[in-house]
Amino acid sequence: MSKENYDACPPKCCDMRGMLSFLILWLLSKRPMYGQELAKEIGKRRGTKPNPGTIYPALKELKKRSLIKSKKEGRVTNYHITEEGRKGIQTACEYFCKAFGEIFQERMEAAKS
Amino acid sequence: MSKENYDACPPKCCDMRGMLSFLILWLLSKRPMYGQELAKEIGKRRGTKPNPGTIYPALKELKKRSLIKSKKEGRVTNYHITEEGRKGIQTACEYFCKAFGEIFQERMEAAKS
DNA sequence: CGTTAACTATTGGGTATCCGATACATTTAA
DNA sequence: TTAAATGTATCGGATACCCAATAGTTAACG
Repeated sequence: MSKENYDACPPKCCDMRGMLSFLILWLLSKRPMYGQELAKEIGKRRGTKPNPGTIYPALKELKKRSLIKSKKEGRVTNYHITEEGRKGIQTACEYFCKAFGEIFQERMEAAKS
Repeated sequence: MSKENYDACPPKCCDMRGMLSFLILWLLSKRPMYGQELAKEIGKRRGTKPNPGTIYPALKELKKRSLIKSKKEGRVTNYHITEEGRKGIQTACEYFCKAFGEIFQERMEAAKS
């Protein structure tokens, strides 16, 4: 899986933020990460990095719901997905592709012609 | 383009609502639709249909920003995307695929193996 | 003709996400 | 040693989206 920087720039016509918990769980399903690392990874994809005021409360909530757990490791606090979180994100990714897949397919088909 | 019903069921682990304006513009870029038709189309994809209290204020806002226009046609009010809206959604779709494309790619690659 | 169904639109209260600011802690650099 | 950088976390106010309820209109149905 490529680690390249996406350099996306959010469009002006509509707010495309949101689904933060989904993105957090998805990223953590790949590997554990600390808060700012997560923010940076989200920023790579979305073009804007969530502020501390956004990311930490979201992490706190996911932790409260036992979808992730945290562990101080050196100078950082790494967040790990739980088994419950892993099951949840599996379902969520399936849903995501069902709900939005057509948009993506449309662009791929346009790219082929 | 298929018109099949997706029957998606929203996951419990994270809130995946949002980006309503984006979805509205995208659907309207295909063809004009009236309010409840839009709600139904969104419901087909997301498994839950936005309520009138959600869809109409969003349409009102998009209209206010000149991204769509409305026209009473028979018993319904059809919404049409403007040229400005069409340009906007083009950009937004590009952004969407950059920001979230990896999730689709991941699932497609998993489906191939 | 009366009833039902479908559509339009608003309102009030709620929620996830968001920004910006702030404060603190620890490591790194000067 | 001090300053800068990096990370953690909270708080207050804002925004897009959300639900449920309500009310009105009009076409379709019985």
